[in-house]
Amino acid sequence: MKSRDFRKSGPIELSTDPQSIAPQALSRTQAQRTAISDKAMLDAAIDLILEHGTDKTTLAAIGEKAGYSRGLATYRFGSKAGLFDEVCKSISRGWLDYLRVGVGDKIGIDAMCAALDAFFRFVSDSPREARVLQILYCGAASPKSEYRQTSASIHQRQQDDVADWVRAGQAEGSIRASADPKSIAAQYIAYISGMAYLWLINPQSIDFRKANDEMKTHLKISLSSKT
Amino acid sequence: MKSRDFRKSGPIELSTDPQSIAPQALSRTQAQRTAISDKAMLDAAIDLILEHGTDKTTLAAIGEKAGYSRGLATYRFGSKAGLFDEVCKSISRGWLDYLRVGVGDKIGIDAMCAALDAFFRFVSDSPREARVLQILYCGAASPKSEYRQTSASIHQRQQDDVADWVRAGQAEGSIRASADPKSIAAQYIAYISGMAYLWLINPQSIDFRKANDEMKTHLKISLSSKT
DNA sequence: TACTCACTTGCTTGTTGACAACAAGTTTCT
DNA sequence: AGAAACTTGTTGTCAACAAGCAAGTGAGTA
Repeated sequence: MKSRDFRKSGPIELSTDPQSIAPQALSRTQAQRTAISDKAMLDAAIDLILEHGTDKTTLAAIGEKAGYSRGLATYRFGSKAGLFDEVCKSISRGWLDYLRVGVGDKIGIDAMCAALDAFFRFVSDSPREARVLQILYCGAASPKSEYRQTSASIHQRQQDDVADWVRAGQAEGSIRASADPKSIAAQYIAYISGMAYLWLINPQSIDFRKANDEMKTHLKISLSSKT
Repeated sequence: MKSRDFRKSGPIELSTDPQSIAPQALSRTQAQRTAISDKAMLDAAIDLILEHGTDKTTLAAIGEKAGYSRGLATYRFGSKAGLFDEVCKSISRGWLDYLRVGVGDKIGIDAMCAALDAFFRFVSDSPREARVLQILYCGAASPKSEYRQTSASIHQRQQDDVADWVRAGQAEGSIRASADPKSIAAQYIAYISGMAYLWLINPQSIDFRKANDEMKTHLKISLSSKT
């Protein structure tokens, strides 16, 4: 049979249920089988991307490292780009959870500081996932990349969220009215993207906690309505 | 004969002399021939990277677009990575000129603002080169990438320069003593890298001039020794 | 100065192995 | 039996390398 689904339809739920993972007994349902092989292949992909980068990671290697045949990854995800897209979505979900928990319903400078803390926590707790996500974002730089639109949307949305926090802070009176929300948001997201990149290519050179503390001080000083 | 040199030895001078470029008469010296073909291939590489990205740009296409055979690019640069490394060096030289001219011997906040202006000018004047440079930096995200070390060095050096500006500003008394030079530098370089990335993947979303103006305000407020 | 012959360097063509993508099976569930 | 998960066979593309051809160079000779 030809290949199937290719995950074209909406956000799949990367089943993280404790059951249905361990490959113990035979006779699983079709849904279980795909969930298990999906997870195994995404995990294998993360390992291989960390070790060899996206270019030198082959679909065959992913399938085989996951314990299947060389052809399964292509069959399941349609293409290398399709697979990486799923990896990206899967990791992004984890990061967004951190963000939601950390920021809650805060606004203004508080929200921006909380998001920085959440980012630091995510990178500390899940450095592997954070690295892979950054590698994939960098892959979006290629003109013909299929993620380009994905990455652009994600970063645009992040900027929009930050701009909302700024506007809310201005409405509340905690952020100076002269600040331009869109520029502040661009600057803030650029900072986070840039830090992630610098950390990726040279982890030793970045003291995240210190830089984040300094950034929070900066935000408070330069955005505060109190001169 | 086997392939040659591979540019292993030091910084080559990408002859930009007005003469020796135009392919007019026959009978050129060996040095002239290589200078011409080198330049033609680097230009072709920039075009193809912009159009197709690094992955889908082939060495054969570069050689042929430059008006030579499919094999010349490999012969001259040794590998795809070697070629891209040369493209990176070539564009970096142009950017560093902008930086030198813009910053001069300024220090402290003045230097940081001047560098932002230089960056904006470079991106405005040479958007193609700026885009390619950013694409190549993103390529350095791959674990096995040969540029990784190159990119890390470049960014580390940029951070060191900025840290020096900050320290000089502190010595001069124009920057508050409580600022940590290394963290400020990391933050500043992260901002520039991040902006370049966001601009690359979605040029419409970034108003560079506005964001840079906001950033300069930000720097002045948060670093000034005058509370 | 002019000629030539050995040598060097620029460039091209032939080949190989790796890989993504697709097609056509085979096995496992329902 | 039929569908869905998974495997194996095949093709075209490309990086990398190897081997050759052609254009340029320079010392020796007259």
